[in-house]
Amino acid sequence: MQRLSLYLRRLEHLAQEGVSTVSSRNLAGQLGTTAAQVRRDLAYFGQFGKAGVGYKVEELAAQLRRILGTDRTHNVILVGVGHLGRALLRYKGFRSRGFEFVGAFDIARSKIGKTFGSVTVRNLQEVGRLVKQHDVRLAVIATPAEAAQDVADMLCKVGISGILNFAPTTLIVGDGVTVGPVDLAGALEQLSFQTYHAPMS
Amino acid sequence: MQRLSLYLRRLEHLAQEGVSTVSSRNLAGQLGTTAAQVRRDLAYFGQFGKAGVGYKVEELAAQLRRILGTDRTHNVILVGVGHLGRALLRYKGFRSRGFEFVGAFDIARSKIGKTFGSVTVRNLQEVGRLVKQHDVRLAVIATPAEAAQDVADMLCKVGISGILNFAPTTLIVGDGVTVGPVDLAGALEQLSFQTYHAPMS
DNA sequence: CCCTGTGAACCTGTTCACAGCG
DNA sequence: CGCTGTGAACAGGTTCACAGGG
Repeated sequence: MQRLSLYLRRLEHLAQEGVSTVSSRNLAGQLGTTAAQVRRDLAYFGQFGKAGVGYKVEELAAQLRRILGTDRTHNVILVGVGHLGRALLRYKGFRSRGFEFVGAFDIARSKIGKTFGSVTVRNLQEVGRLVKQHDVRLAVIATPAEAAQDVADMLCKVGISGILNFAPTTLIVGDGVTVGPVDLAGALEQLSFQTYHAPMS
Repeated sequence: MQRLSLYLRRLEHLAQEGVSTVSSRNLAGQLGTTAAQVRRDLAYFGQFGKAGVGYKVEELAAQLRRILGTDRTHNVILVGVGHLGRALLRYKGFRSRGFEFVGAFDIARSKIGKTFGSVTVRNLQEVGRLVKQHDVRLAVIATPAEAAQDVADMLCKVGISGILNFAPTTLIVGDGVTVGPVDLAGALEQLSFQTYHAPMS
């Protein structure tokens, strides 16, 4: 469920402010959702709240981390070190959520050997070795559209099981591999669309 | 509908390859969807296909552009010129889809006056004037989480009607303003989650 | 025959409303 | 009382299956 991430994010924020308990209504208000929605989502995975009180912030956060798999670190690699790829390598939001880049790859000679964030760019051919070495399950593709499918095929071959795809193309992969498409231009198009076809309230 | 963007993207690809006609089954195959889904989505907006033949690629693309509002250029501003903001300013995928950055804003003195992509960074206080001047409806927020809500409030005040939010926080805005959340860390969490709770087939 | 557009069945996810616990 | 967890009603979106056109 994609909303669990939002709940966790908000809970961590609340924890940092020293809030120890929160109700579904309260949490929903901060997230622009409804109380029933929050309760239903959480109840699906277990009974975390206390009636009459609400949810213990720290405890619920721990549960959500466990469910999302964020209770431990995940090694991630990135392919395609253009402007976007470099920004992603330096983005601090990943590490604070338990994701660590352990490798970056490109095919351009001029980029190989350079370091961005905390990783050095390697030739794409070395990806198999590094994936085995660090037990990498997740990869980020930030190549041009033309290269993305070939890269995805290679990543599948070396045993990656999840791909976050920033390239503006639809990746076709086999069973057992999940693709998370991130369509930047598409997201703006959605806005443009909703902005014109949604008005009035 | 968020899938229209995908259809359009694929149609433009096909057009470039000189393909003039495509069936729902064919298009679905290239996008990992089903033929019925494609037909239903398209039929919602009108009758674009010819039975026994399929859809004229160029014609359908033009219709989708009209529906999505991509048949003309949209001016966009960006707030928060960090690594991610700079990458977005230089990302070519926006312009090719009809979105043009006409302004970039930050509060850091050190960044103001610098140029990235084709725009020069201005002080955030000038945003109102520039929005009026260029009739800007859409904005991108790429600030740290702490600043994002204040920036959103300011953008609402100057009349922006759509915000693409890359900051890891949920923005609360008034009616008449649409927020498109882009949760980068959340997207990786989804993958992590699905990768563990989905396998077998 | 192949393909679209669409009623109808189906399914998934959301909202409502309330029983029951603290 | 306030708040959770959950059946039950509901809504939205997806899939099926087919009539009809080219």
